[in-house]
Amino acid sequence: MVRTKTRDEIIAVAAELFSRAGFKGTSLHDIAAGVGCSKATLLYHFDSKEAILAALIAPAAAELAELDTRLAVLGGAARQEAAIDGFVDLVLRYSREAGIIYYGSQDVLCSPPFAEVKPLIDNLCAAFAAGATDPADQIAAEVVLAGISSVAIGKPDDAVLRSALVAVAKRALLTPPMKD
Amino acid sequence: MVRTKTRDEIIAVAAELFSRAGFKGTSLHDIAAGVGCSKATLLYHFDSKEAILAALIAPAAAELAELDTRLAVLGGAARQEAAIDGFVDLVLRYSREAGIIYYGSQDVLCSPPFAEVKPLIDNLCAAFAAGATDPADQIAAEVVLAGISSVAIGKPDDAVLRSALVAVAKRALLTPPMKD
DNA sequence: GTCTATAACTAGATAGAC
DNA sequence: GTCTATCTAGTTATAGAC
Repeated sequence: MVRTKTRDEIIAVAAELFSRAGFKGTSLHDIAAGVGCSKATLLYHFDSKEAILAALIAPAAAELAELDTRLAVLGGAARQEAAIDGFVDLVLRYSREAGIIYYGSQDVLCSPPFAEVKPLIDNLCAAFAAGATDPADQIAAEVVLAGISSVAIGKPDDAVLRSALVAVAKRALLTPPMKD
Repeated sequence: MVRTKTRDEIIAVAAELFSRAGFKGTSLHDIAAGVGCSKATLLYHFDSKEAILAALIAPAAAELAELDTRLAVLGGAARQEAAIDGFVDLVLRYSREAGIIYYGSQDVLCSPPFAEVKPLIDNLCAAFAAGATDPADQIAAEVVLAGISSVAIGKPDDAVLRSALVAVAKRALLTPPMKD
């Protein structure tokens, strides 16, 4: 993976456009115009439009895999808390990439490197549910995971947002103490 | 608005395809193949591809507007509860349409009839927040609204899912009783 | 490493026969 | 009301000059 100024700028512009208009809704012409180069230059640096997508997703996917590894050695409540904190942190630092992954339609998401992301999200959802057997608790985990992703998308990292996301996750997921 | 068998079938097939591959990711050819007719037939029944989208979204948008009207005369906790119940009901009965609206990229969502949907969603979010002034509570409302939409999308209406969505919304939004 | 020009293809939409 | 054939414009990707 060679690093050049133009290559990095292509990734930056593509990330911005993909997150606003979607992968299918963004053409090579749009990206080239944003960078200030020709379409041919894009395809000199990347094999294809999909290769641009793969390259810009890669760092976020790698960190998600890291989080997955960290969670694997934990269990129960500690795993749940680490999953919440870790995911909120990740989605705020990669809010554009999260949007691209999250809003990507099925056919785009079935292509690499998304294929490897899917099981990591499933693991994360299981960690959010903290081994609950009640279907309602598993659905709650899905709601929180999806809701956090959706709200964080496109927003800059921010302390208030970060703590609010963690707070609502814990309020929604921590089993309520019987009655009140 | 004339009702014909072919017209309705076009809407049904388009709804299915748009929800799986997105508006941009679905071609007239795809829809025609699904219906078993030609592209020209699609454009005999509808002025354009976008007109198909508008027609299939219309019933869901109309019901959302109805919900908005019902909520307008309520206040406080009653409004919040009615918003949660009403939205969960709506999104489960129109789970495909919800996906199309929810996952639609910006440029698609800026076109009619989506322009009128956006403020209704904002009102709904305010009802979820129940007039809370704390930014964290408003963010919680966004998370719950987005999470419910996302989880319901594409799923059949189901009593377990319905009650679980309502339950997680109430757990996440009802302000916790001081400490525990 | 970047460009212009263009190939090869697909899109949405139209014309006109039946 | 549905079709085949076609138009125009836009798409990804390649060729070859600089």
